[in-house]
Amino acid sequence: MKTLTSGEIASYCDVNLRTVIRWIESGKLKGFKLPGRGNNRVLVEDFVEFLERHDMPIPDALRGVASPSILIVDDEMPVAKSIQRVARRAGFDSYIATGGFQAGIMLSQYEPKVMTLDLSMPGMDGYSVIEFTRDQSKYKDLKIVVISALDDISLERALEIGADATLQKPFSNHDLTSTLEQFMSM
Amino acid sequence: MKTLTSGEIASYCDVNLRTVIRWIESGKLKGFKLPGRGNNRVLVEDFVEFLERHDMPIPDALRGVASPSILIVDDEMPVAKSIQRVARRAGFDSYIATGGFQAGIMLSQYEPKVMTLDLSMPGMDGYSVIEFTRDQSKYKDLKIVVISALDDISLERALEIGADATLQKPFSNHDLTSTLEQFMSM
DNA sequence: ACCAAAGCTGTCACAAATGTCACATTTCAT
DNA sequence: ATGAAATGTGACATTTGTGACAGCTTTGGT
Repeated sequence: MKTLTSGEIASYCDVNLRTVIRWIESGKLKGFKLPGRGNNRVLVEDFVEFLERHDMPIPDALRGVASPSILIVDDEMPVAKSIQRVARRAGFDSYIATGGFQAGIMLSQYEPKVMTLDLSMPGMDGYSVIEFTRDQSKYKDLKIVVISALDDISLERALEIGADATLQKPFSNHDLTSTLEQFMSM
Repeated sequence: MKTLTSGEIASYCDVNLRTVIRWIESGKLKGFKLPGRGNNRVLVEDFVEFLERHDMPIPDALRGVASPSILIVDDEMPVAKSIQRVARRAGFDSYIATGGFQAGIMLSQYEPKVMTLDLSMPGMDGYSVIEFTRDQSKYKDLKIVVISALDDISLERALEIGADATLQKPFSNHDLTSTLEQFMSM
């Protein structure tokens, strides 16, 4: 629920404050007014949408959270730790969830940029996790990297229902690193 | 009768605390003062009404507080539905999660007041769900109602690690209703 | 090409709202 | 109880909204 003032938007767009106010007044840019004298506030997401709609450049500061992170979902802690090591070496912050419930809460709480997912966790259906996540527009930008010991067919299916990449166990550190780097820089 | 402090409102509105106090002083936002030095408190419903009156966005977290809901966690949809029926008849909104991952996301997203939890879901350890939730101060006010076909010892253990009530399957609608009413009114 | 109207943006000054800071006091969690 | 975190307050610094006006580009007609 971060918001921007008209002045901040003015400096982002390198435009006069007066102009920003006119954009808001005319409905081109969605915003709302504070009770006082009607000072304007604009939700960051509305502003980003506005920029995209007009093919305007989007400042890095607004792109995502300060330090985009990775959520590692794997029931085997040693495996999770090893993934985390690779991630850290590539310069990324990460969190580990060893169960579905934890994963859900952490996903919602930390809003990571990438989630690595073990398909074959006991009692937890990785496919339904992918499907459920893809159904929620809130996570449309989340990249899902499936890491699994299952066969190619299973990995193929994961891709079909919404995963963004797959890695077969055992994975090479190099492959994991390049996959993470690719998605984290998007 | 949940209330908010001036600081909480300030962060919700992304505005300075000083400003919130001025809103309250000027009567734009209805509130009351504590006996001590006059620290301000605002009823959630008054705040929501204030936000609506000024066409300001309403944070998701407050919707849950404004109209408290129940999260039903059970992998068997028929059972979940029957719990939902009882809840609705008692006048409560509810959501159903059939897996741990969904449960985590929904808990974080809807911030329900009560969560009913099936202990014996395949592959999902109900105990660890309770423990993990209790570890997070964010959910300290969440009431956990364990509903399970397991024996008394298991239910006892659930209480020990943080559940607020237990119901043995099959449960009577009357017991469930009174349990829900008790927690939802707190 | 030329001109004028229309539309958008920038400038200015002032009043009003909001933010900042330091510090005493109160709440809150343990 | 006790220390940490949040809150209220006053004075003061900044930012913001507004209206009027000017400059610039686009548009359309001749």
